[in-house]
Amino acid sequence: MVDKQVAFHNRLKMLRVERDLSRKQLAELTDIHPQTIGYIERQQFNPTIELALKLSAVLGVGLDAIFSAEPFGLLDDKALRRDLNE
Amino acid sequence: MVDKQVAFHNRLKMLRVERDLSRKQLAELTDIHPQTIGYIERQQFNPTIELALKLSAVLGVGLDAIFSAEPFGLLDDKALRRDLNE
DNA sequence: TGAATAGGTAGCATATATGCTACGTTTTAG
DNA sequence: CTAAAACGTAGCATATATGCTACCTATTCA
Repeated sequence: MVDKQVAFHNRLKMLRVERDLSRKQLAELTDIHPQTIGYIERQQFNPTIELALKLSAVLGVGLDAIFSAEPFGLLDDKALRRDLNE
Repeated sequence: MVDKQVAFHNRLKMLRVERDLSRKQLAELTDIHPQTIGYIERQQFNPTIELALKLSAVLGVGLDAIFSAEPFGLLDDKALRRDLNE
């Protein structure tokens, strides 16, 4: 489990920090071990769908907003102003 | 791995059949073992994100269209006529 | 009839996901 | 400066994901 890098990308850290949660807090909310969350954030871990769904539920975003085969780009003006366009 | 049931749902079988693919064909396209696909379809398997992303890429739908914590409802008129509303 | 295709089930082997404990470093708060 | 919190890293144990082989049943098709 040591120094591997997985072949896909995730935005877990950004989403967690945006919600002002520590790993420990997110761990408690999701019932996932905090070290496991750390591994995922460092892209050293290939979690299962079940674990991903727990994160998705607690963070309130879809799986595709957290995990992607392609690197996530930076949030642009359009994404950040989405609430204005409805 | 035998007679367990996972705690979430997937629409893999429906999506595969809709695309007229056998398990063997989908297995070749995704580089996933056909028996592994069978286990997933029977909800006896908790695949990893990496495997899910392969399925997502080949099927051309997002992760959330394949996997969900809640049961998928039947496709309704609105879903099936989505292409008419754009 | 019989061959081919699709699917279900099982057993085994190996890799890895996940939890856990411990300890180090860095950052924050008093 | 010091204590606490957050984060990084490592090692170990157990469960399970995944590939693989084999066999069985059902269906299709020549």
